[in-house]
This record gives sequence, structure tokens and C-alpha cells, in this order.
Amino acid sequence: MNLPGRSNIQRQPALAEQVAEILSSEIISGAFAPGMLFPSEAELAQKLDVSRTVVREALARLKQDGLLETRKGGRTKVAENLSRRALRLEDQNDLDLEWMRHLYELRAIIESEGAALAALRATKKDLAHIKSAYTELEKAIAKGGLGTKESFNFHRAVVEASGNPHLTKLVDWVDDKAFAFTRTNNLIVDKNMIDSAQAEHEGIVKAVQNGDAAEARRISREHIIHAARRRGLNISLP
Amino acid sequence: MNLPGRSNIQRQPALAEQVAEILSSEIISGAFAPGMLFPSEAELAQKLDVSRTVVREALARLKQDGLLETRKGGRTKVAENLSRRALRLEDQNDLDLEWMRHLYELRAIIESEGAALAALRATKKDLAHIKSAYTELEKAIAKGGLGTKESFNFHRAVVEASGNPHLTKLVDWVDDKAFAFTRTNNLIVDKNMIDSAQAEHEGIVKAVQNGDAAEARRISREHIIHAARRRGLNISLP
DNA sequence: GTTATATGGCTGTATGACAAGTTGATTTTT
DNA sequence: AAAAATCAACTTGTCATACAGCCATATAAC
Repeated sequence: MNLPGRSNIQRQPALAEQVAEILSSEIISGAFAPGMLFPSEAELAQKLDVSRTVVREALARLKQDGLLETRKGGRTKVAENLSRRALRLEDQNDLDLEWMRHLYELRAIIESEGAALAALRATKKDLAHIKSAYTELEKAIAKGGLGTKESFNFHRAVVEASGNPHLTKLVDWVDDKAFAFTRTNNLIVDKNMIDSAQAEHEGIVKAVQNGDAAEARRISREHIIHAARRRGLNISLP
Repeated sequence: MNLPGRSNIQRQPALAEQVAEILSSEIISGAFAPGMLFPSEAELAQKLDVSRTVVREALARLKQDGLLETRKGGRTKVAENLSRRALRLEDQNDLDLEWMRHLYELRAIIESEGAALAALRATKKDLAHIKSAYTELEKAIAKGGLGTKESFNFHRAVVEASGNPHLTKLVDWVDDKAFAFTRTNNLIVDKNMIDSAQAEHEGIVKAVQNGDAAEARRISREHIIHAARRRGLNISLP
């Protein structure tokens, strides 16, 4: 017998989710212009042949994404400017290597610039935070662990020192996706890899401490490129 | 008489929105660990003293954000890895200058790196696209317009040539927010500003065309810094 | 012609009902 | 005693209905 495995059995997504998907792509594709009136819930329910409940839950999702705006009594409108909408990198399959390669490329860019800014702006508190995260990482490795979580915290501590909350949030987000990739891929690691990675971490700490932005950027960028390579992702940056 | 103006009258957000806000912050603050079971809809409805309908719409929003996962019959769980969640820079008031300053800083970083990559990777098609967008922008300015939309398209064309879809999407998103700021602030512009901006645009085109990544990066970065300064936002980058 | 006033339509909320699936304890079987 | 089948309680998904509150437009009154 050769069963397909639980995870490959396709479960029909909930109706509300399907409806949200449909309406969302309609809006994004431009079938509804910004500011335009949206069909009423009753009309949508009738056309899609679902209950108003389902339509409302779908609309709730679109509102959350900033695609629609509603007012009690008034009619639903497509958002005037979509600038408020959330950023979402369509969650491609985690195993899509090209997708991940581009993500690591982005990561190399924003983390290295974050490190450069950190070198210029890190307060004493920031620096203490970075060093503490570095120590934690070292401890985790000494214990024989991979230090995945600690590494994540170290990178976060560095970018936090950049003083730019948007950049911090972005790096946080991207790193989270990258680390998820590591988790799902059960990466084979040897002591060598970990040691060289840790050497790079140390280099970042020193550069930030010395206020050497260019060096912090350089090492950080190299570090991510190496990290990507360790995961079989080949990236090159100018 | 001194009325507060329509936009200052506070409208009570819908219950579902408030509930979503509450639950969302509970999760993000860590009160619910990833993978943890979430209270049932009935329980939430009772505790929050709202109907199950409201709870369900709130949950629909959280599901859209990738914070929760549900299965018919099974209990709702906090997402195991929050990596799928959407990125959202809490839409602070557009007039929060510090917020905008940081946004422009981020913009300078990612656009300049996008331009650098574009210089290395732009195909003939990409280049034609960039040039066409540049021409459109010139036309719009010649007509006496601000060319806001055309400028947006030009920047998008450049980053698209980077060949990195994530970076493209990110730049698109950030630019959209930045341009919204320009719109709402009714920027005072003089011919001088427009001309110097256009000169910088031309510089980017040439650098990309020549495959000069460093130059493309430099000009692009300067360009955004100037753009920010024209809007009264002072940023400095290493 | 301008100002009040109905009116129908829309979203927001609540309630009740049932289907379909999961979960964990209970019972049965081995 | 251990494994398997059963079952009952609970959970999410969906539908239907009802009504409150708000909005825009048509209608009536002045």
C-alpha cells in the first residue's frame, strides 16, 4: 500500500476563504477601481451562491488587508489608496528554492544596511543588548545546539540598534521566514559551519562597537551570503 | 462656531474590529504561545460579551493575518510559525513626521540596492521599460504636471529590473506609502526641484544602462535623500 | 426653491439551528 | 493488559432570520 501521506491530502478550504481569495484577486487585478463602490453583501451572496455569513467573513478578511472600507449604513467601497494594505509575499511553497534565494538576497540587503546604521547609531544600551545576545548564542553553541533561536535574536538586536523601527520590523519579518526555511529543511550542519558563522557574528559586533559602518555592512552582507550558501542557495550581490 | 471637522469626529469601530484588535495584541504580546490552543468561539463570545458572529469575523481577520489556524471540528490553534503573517507597519497618522522620515530612510536603502542590482541584471526589455517610463515622466513634467504617478512608475520599472520579485514588491509597497504622504501634504514644488529630481532620474537611467552598479546605487540613494528633504524630512545614511 | 420628512437599502449584530469533523474517554475485543 | 472499535461531547463551518442603526435619495411641505 502506498498512501499519499496526510499532508498531501487536499482539504477543501473553507468557503469564506475561497470567497476572500476570489474577491481579493478581483480587486487587485483592477476589476474594481480604487474608491469604487463594491457590490452589497446580499448581491455577492446571491451571485456566489453562499450565505451572507460567508460573504461577511470574506469581507472581514479584505478589510483586514485594507482592500475594502465599510461604514454602517453606507455602502462598501474599495479602498481609496491601497497604501494601508498589508505586505504579503504569497506564501509559495517553502521548498521553492528560487523564492527562498530571492528572500535571502533581500535579507542580505536589509540586514547589512541595518548593521551599517547600527554602527553609527548604537547607544550603549543597544550595544549591551547586542553583546548579551552574542553571549547567549555562544552559550547555546557551546552546549552543542544549533543556536537557531539565539542567532535570530542576535540579528534582531543588531537591527534594533539601527534606530529605524520600520527596518527592524521588516528584518524581523524576513528573518522569520528565512529561519522557518531552515527549520523545515533540517539542514545538515557541521562544526565548521557553526564556527565560521560565529566568527562572522563576532566581526559584526566589533564593527558596530567601533562605529565602522562600512565594515559592519561588509561583514553582515558576507554573513548572509554564506548563510544562504550553507543552505544551498547561491546568491551574489554587488 | 468652531466645528471639529468631519474627519475628527470619532466613529466607534465595529465590534468585530475591536475584538480582532484585542485578540491580535494578545497573541503578538505572547500571551498565547505559538502552537497553543486558542479558546473556542463560544468561550470568547461569552467572555467578551459579544455574539459568536462578531467573534467569528474577528477570527477571520486573524486568520487572514496568519495568526491563527483553524480546522473544521478541531480546535483553533495559534499559528506554529508566524512567518506566514503579513507585514504591516501600523498605519500611524500620515502626519507623523518621524514615522515618515524612517520610511524614507528605508526607501533609500531598498531602492538604491534595487538600482544597483538593476545595473547588473537589467535585460534589454527591462531597459526599454525603464526608458519608456522615463520618457513618460518627462512628458508629464513638460505638460506642467508634477508627474507623481509617472515618477512612481519609473521607480517601479527600475526595481523590477533587479529581477528580485520580493524586493520589487517591497519597494512598490513602501513607495506607495511615501507617495500617499506627498499627496496628503500638498507639497509645494518649484521648477527647480522638479528639474533636479529629473536630472537624478536621468543619472539612474544612465548608470543602469552602463551596468555601473555602484553609481546607480549612489545616485538612487542621493535621489531619495533629496526627495525626503524636499518634503521636509532630514535623513542621513552611511 | 429650499427645507423637512419619509423610505428603502445597506451594514452591524444577535440568535438559533444543524452539518461535519475532531478529540478523548469508554467500551469492547484480542 | 494492550490494542481496537465505539461513542458522546465539543468545535468549527454554514445557513437562515430578525432587527437596530445609519445613509442616501426620493418625496412632501413650506
